[in-house]
Parts: sequence; C-alpha cells; structure tokens
Amino acid sequence: MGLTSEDIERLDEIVKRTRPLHRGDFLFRDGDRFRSLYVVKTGSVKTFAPSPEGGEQVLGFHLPGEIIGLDAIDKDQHACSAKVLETSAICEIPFQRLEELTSAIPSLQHQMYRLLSKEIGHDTDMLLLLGKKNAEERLAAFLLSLSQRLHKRGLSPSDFYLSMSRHEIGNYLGLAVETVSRLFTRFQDDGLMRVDRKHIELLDLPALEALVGGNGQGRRQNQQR
Amino acid sequence: MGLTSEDIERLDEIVKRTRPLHRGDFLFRDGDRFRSLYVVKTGSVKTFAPSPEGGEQVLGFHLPGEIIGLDAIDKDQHACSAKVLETSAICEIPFQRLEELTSAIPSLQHQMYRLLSKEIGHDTDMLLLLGKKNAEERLAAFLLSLSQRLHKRGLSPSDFYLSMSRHEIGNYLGLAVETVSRLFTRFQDDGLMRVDRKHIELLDLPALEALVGGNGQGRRQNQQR
DNA sequence: CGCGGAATTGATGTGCATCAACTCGGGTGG
DNA sequence: CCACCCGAGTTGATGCACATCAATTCCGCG
Repeated sequence: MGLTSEDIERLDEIVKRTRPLHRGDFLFRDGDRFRSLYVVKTGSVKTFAPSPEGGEQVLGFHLPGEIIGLDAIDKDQHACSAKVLETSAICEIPFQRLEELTSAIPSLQHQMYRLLSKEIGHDTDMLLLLGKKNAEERLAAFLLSLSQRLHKRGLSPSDFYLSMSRHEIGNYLGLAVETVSRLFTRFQDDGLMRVDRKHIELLDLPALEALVGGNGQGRRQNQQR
Repeated sequence: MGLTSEDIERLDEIVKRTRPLHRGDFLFRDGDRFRSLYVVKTGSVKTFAPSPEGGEQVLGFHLPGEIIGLDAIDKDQHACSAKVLETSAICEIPFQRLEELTSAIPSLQHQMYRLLSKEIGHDTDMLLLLGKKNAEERLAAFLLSLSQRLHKRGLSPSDFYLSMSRHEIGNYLGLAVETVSRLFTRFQDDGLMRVDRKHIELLDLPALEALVGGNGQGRRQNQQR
C-alpha cells in the first residue's frame, strides 16, 4: 500500500494504547469535542445516535481492526456515542497528529481518503438494506457481515458469540426485537444456523447468501422495475 | 476556512468546466474506473446503485454546490451511477490532481477530510430516516432537506420544482409511489403545502419540521426506550 | 389529435410492529 | 449455596401502516 516501514513507525508513534475498557464504558458521547479516532484491537463497540423522539438509532457494531469516529471530523464534534460491548482493547489516534502526518506522507493521505470513502460505501450498503430488504434478508445480511468481518481477522466465520443484545440488533436493522427472535428460531428450524443464547453457529453460509442476494422470492420488491 | 486566494486559484486551475449536460446523461456508471469528482453548478443529478434483484436504490439527489463521487475513492471504481435529471452544469475535478494539491496545502487537506466526513454524516441521517421514521416523517424530511439545501444556495426555500419523479422519490425514501402520491395530497389537504405536478410550494415550514422531529405521535416508535 | 408513461385514487392484502404472557438465566444477597 | 428477582429472550394473538393490485385520469410529446 505504499507505506515504508519508516512511515509505519511514524504512524505507530502517535498511537496511544489504552488499558482495556469494559462493557458499558464510553469511548465518547454524542456532543463531545472531537479529538481522536479509535481503532478496535480486540472486543467490540457499538455506535449510536439519539433520534429526535428520545429513542436511539444504532449506527454500527465495530469489530477488531475497525475504526470509529470518522463522522465527527466535519463538525469537530461527535454526533454519536460509542459504547463498549465487552471487555475490549482500543487504540486512540489523535486526529491532529494524524493530519500532520498525512500531510507529510502522500501514500498515508491516500489511505485516509480511502478509509473515509470506504465508510461511505458501508453506509450506502446499509441504505440499500434498510430501504429495500425485508426482515429475513436483513438478518441474513447482518449475520454474513459479522461472519465475513470476523473471518478477515482470522477468526471463525461460522462460530462466534454475539456481544450485542437482540434489542440492539433489531434497532440496528430497523426491526422489532420479537421479529429478530422469531427469525433466529426460523433460521434454526430451517437448518441454516444453530442459536444458543449469544452463541451462533452458521451451518449453511451459501443458503444465507442466497437469502440476501438472489432472493428466492423475498419481499415483492418495493416496486423496482 | 484557511485557504488563501492563491490556494483557491490553484484549486481553480485543475477544475474542468464541462459543457451543459442534459436529462438522462450519465456522469459515470456503476463499474466505471474512478477518475474525477463532480460538483453540480446548476441543475440536479441522482445517484443510484443496482440492488441484487435487478432493481435499483436511489442513493441521493444532488443539487448545486454538492459533490459527487466520494464513495468511489476506496475501490478506485464507481459503485453507483450518476444520471442528470435536468439540464445541468457540472464541474469535473480530476482526483489525482486534487490529491497532489491537498498534499501541498494542509488547509485544503483538512477541507477534504471534512467533506468526506460530512458525507458520512448525511448517510447516518438517512439511516435514521429509513430505520426509524414512518412514511409521513420521511416525506416531510425529504421536502425540508430540499428546502434547506436550495435556501443555502440563495434560492427560494418554499417554492421550487422537483426534477425527479414520484417513483424516484419513493425509491429514495423506501416507499411505494402510491404512498408518496397519497402523502402529497394529504399534506396539501392539511394546508402544509401546495402541489401542482412538479411544482411545490411549502406553506407551513414549522409544521413540517414538527412532523419530522417533534413527532406529534407518528409511528409508535419501533420499540425505542 | 392521439398515444404512452406518470400520477392519482380506490380496494385489498400482508409483513411486521405491537401487545401480552410466559420462560429462562444469571446475578445477588441472605 | 440456594431462593429470589429482574431483565433478556421467546412465543402467541392481534392490528395497522403501507405495499400491492387495479382502474382511471392527466399531461407531455410526437
């Protein structure tokens, strides 16, 4: 990716390692001044924004290797909160230092642009999910997303623990808790997965993929031609 | 914003002015190699992505002053298409040239980060909209968004023409065409607005704002505490 | 002037939210 | 160490918002 080992070292120097955080801890809260980006090393974090009516919208679940806080650069202030879901190790990257560094290292600047751009791409995927998919497709997509992201980090793509509640999953996917619960049992009955409390085993990845995309007749699609 | 007039001039030099484009023209298509960002000077553009089932998801409508293509930086390839909705003037900014410039001008780099970050913020708003709002709130939010963006460009915030079809609005908001149509007539009956074909007059901005946020009892909210 | 797609309007169906009741674990304090 | 409690999760019954289906009207345009 065009970074020399010397570059990496310079980047490494500005990263702060923080001691492990625990379930319920906040990385930052909605309204806080923006100072740093955060990278999950181990564990998981959820981000969420308040909605006008007093509820909240879960914006994402962040797994190892993923970065948090990019949306706050614009207003120099966080518009969402980040809460740790389980004991986690998080690195902090002071943004101002990072900006100085990216000015000096073009390839690092390019990486930053890509990172920000990728985040936009993810959001786009979620828009498609929320705008056009039915409940079944949403949950399947969610499970596959977790699976793929864990796999990328060398973890099992088919056997893992959910660090978030059904309520949080439902909120994230725009579904009621009950719907999430029912779908878990349905998927299990159909032999697609095994569910025991927080423990998930995906038994038939291809079938889940077929559910998300190919759409063996899901929702009569929202009037797309 | 920290840019000297000399900086501006340098930026200006790399911008290409293109001759006016017309309804139906593409700025780029899904799959095209990424080369440039585009800025709408006058007119409007819609971006949309194919969905697996062959339909499409409208990702956004872009008005004067707004930038298009940021999501393509990551993969160096466009993941969506951009189609001109009405006769429009569009500027093209070759991204590679821009990157060279932002390397040299820290404050310009900062602006770029902010721009990308802001885009993420917009997407976040849409996620909240699609995940938590009912049809009425979505359409009200859509109208207010147009109103505010036009106003920012010195145009009337309460009297304008829609360059997109009801179908496209519905697609964007995750609603059926018929629902959009019915809501327009309902809003009109309630004295919130006047609708004549593509011509829109917003008669009661405060009431529309109340619909979006304050929620005088919209949908019994999706189980938020 | 007549065609065809866009928009409106009405009737009907349904996916999922909501309401309600019950179960299950896991943590706590006696 | 166990009885209790309480929030999380499951399961079932019901209702509603919005999609879908079906006509009809309305321009825009050749």
